[in-house]
Amino acid sequence: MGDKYLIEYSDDVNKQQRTKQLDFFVYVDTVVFTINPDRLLRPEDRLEVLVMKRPGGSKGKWALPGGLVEDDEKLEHTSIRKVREETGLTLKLRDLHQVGAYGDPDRDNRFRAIAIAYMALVPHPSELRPIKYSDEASFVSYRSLRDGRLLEFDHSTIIYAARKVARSMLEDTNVALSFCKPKFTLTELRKVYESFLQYEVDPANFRRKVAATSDFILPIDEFSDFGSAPGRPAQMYRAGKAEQLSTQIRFRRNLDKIRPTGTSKKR
Amino acid sequence: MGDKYLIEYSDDVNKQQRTKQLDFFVYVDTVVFTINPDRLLRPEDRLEVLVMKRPGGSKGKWALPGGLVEDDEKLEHTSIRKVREETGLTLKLRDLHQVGAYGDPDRDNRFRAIAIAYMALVPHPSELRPIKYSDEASFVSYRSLRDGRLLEFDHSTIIYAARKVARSMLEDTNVALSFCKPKFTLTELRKVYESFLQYEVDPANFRRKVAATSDFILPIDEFSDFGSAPGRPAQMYRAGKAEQLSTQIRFRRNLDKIRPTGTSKKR
DNA sequence: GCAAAAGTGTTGGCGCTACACCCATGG
DNA sequence: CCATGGGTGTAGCGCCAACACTTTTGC
Repeated sequence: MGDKYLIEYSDDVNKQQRTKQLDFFVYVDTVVFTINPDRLLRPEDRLEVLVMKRPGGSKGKWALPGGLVEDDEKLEHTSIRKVREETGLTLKLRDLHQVGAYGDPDRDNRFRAIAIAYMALVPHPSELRPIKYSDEASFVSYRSLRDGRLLEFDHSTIIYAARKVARSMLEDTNVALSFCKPKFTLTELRKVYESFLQYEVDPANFRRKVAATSDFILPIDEFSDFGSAPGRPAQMYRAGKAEQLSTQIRFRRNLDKIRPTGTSKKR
Repeated sequence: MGDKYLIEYSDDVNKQQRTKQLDFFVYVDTVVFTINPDRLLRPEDRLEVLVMKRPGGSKGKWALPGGLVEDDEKLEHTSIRKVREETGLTLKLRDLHQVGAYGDPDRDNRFRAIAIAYMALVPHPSELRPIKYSDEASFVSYRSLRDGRLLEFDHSTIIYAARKVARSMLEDTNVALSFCKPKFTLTELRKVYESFLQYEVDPANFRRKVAATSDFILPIDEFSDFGSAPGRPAQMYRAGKAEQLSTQIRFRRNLDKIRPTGTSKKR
């Protein structure tokens, strides 16, 4: 039943190339991260990933949005196109970062598939819209996906690698701002770090660290005012121009003080 | 002229896949780093990359070893195979690390080529052998290759990315040991870090840092004794079992003392 | 209504650790 | 001349406490 195609290519290749079978499928899969700002969630549970149900996929399993690269299409463009087609979300090019390539011969039992994984960081879809972008796509918490059986192929591996890439980029680039809306508070920014580190960060130290790099974030003449929010209104900020942080933002934690998961809030 | 091939594949793919042209070539290119231990070299000049002349390549330009992935071949295996074929050097699987994928439509003017880049760290070929592995392949200093015009395709970009990956892995894994022979001195290990950081590191601090992580390196009952080496003989070490370093090995340098290439910033 | 309590953001400070720079010693 | 080890001043940072400004609760 397989369709047949004629493939012709330049003869300016060496012998090995001419005797080569061509049955590679080059995919791009995308891990879209977001931070759920819900105050009731613990920091470890705020990180969410955009996943979908593939039409012909295994029952009950999630998959990352992704698809074949087209001719004359940049890899990043494939990522943006497939995410929009399959989930309705439109990514910005500058929010995309490559995670790596996955090409083991047996990673897809249908044919030889090379997947190039990208990662994107987006603000949480605000309370205005529902969390689901379509019937078949939604944001799901990262922790619940750590059970690899919920995901198709090696997508569990890819998501884990994407989080590692993101966490390491948080330390010395301004990618964290991708998670935030144009105007944001320091607490929102701090929650980004907490979500990837999977533990809480001291607000005072965090404030000093981000202030240490000039032109990273800039205060604006505005304060948070989300009607029902208790507490002192927070200073609002906008992104500065610094893309590379001069001082690495890393939080070592005294291992004795890590609380067992399951205990509720502090204080 | 161009050869023609029949390509047949499973029908278990969706509509978009069936209407897709298949003319992707999946390559693996490998950046093999080594450290030249020559005492006369400055730390910035010790880092070297294994490059070769392609048979049909542009005149006078170097290229990274690499080639097409074969059916049922893991990407890492392609890397090892092509490096051995083209340069005679046999890499170990555990020394390979993925750098990333490069797939812009115009990166190869002959056809659509997806390159997956790997990086490997090897001890410097000792004085026993010549530096050249074959007439067409040799180690060339990283700094001289920074002039992108000496390299084909986007290989200059790939090498730069590979160095960044290596430097970041040096900070918290034991990859630096890949550069060393089974028995090595602390100075040899320090030169590895200096080569990637591109500046000198205080020997005393370096010693304390590597000693801080247990089971990273282990002293053996032997001392360096290279007749012509001046100074006190150095304690020799062998690799320990630790793969992940407990303390990050990073050397901040007083910004005032950085050589005159750059921007001095605030504070 | 009003006062107290509780929740959140912001600022200051103490104490400890890491470490960059320097120096002494020994092969 | 180079490897090894010690010492010291200092900057960074983890932790805690106090304060500022708001909503919520109790009577």
